[in-house]
Amino acid sequence: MKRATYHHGDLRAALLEAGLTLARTGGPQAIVLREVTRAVGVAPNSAYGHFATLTALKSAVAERARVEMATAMDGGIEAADPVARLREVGRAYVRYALTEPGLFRTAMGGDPAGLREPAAFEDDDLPRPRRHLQRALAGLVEAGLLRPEDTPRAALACWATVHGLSIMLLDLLPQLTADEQDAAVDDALTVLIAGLRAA
Amino acid sequence: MKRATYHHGDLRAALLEAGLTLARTGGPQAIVLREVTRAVGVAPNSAYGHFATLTALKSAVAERARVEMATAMDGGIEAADPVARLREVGRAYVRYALTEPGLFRTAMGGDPAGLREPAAFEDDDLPRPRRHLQRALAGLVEAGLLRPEDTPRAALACWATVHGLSIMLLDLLPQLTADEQDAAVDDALTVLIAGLRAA
DNA sequence: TGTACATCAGTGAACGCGCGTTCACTGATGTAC
DNA sequence: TGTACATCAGTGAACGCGCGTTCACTGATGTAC
Repeated sequence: MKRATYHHGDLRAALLEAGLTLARTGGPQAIVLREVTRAVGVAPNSAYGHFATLTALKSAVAERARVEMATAMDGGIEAADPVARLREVGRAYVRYALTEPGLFRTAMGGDPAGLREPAAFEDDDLPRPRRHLQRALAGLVEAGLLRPEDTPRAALACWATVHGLSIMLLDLLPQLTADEQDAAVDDALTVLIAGLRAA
Repeated sequence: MKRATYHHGDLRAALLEAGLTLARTGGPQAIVLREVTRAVGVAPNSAYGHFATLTALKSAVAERARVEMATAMDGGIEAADPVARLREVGRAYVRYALTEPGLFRTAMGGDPAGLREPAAFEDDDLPRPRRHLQRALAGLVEAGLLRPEDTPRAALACWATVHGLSIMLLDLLPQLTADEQDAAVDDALTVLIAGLRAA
């Protein structure tokens, strides 16, 4: 890829985009400085004008992936009933993981530094997967189905379930058909919801 | 590390052991051929007498890690009551993940090839984490608390919960104290068990 | 309107690194007679 | 009991690779007068 102009225009954005594309296919490890710059058609070291280090670029890409995931999840969340809604949020989480495994791993794969930083300004405008969960649980509280003080506990149980499901279906049970995957997700969510209501 | 004899004695075992030690500290990615052979005090290429490729060595180490995990879990499983027992299995799973994150990731981290192969001779004598779960669920069935045909579904829900908990506590919530971790595990297991009984 | 010049954005070449793997080899072992 | 020799187990050196990062640089841009 060759540019016409010496100056790129918006190299920072282009690097992020290229990083996201690589991550989509190959997960976070596919975000390789030389490959990113190659994709953009720019010298390897030119990235240093915009990111102090490869790690910084990776974190930025991960952040983008998180936003993309949250946005993609929006599509599957429509129910008015709070219980159905929670179910939809769970399904949307796992569906994204299975549909975009590379980006899912980039967004949610162990990068505590990258995940903790944005948590500092959590009341941000940016959509995040976690927020969908919070809102769904708030719905349960409103409907009198969950005690407010149980919300953090419930959030953790929900998150563990859907995250565990995602990782398992991706890593440990890749031979499952789409139908089997759906059934597994539904079963696990049924158990989860029954458990939340009982507790 | 220098040897006295030209022949090592049991290089294969030594390589596995060294790989396990590296994995214990640094996870599966720490299993690096040159580092493994260095640790044993042997030329890098000598590993090829025992393993066709680095990947083969890694798989073998992962298998060892799985056995170690299952063995370590034994220690925490004592209850006679089937429900309490299931809870203990879950706790033991997460406890191992938190105690030996490197080996946990090696044992259970996405290496489907390495995980599926031993599944071929599943009725093996070797202990496996999965087997603890199967036995606990069999206990529930025996006690009339779980329908036999629901066992596979329940297994998946359980596994997703504990695996998700483990990954989350390791990767996404590393700032939690030990007490908070314990509470999170207990809460999630309470929801899980309540859900299983309700369904 | 034109020109000097500071600033900005990307370049080219090189660095040192550690990796997995292959090759032809050599030292040690054990078996056959 | 001694010796020849096939086999086994590990060696030494090199391969080509791609990586992240640093250095001194140059081409393009925009601002001041």
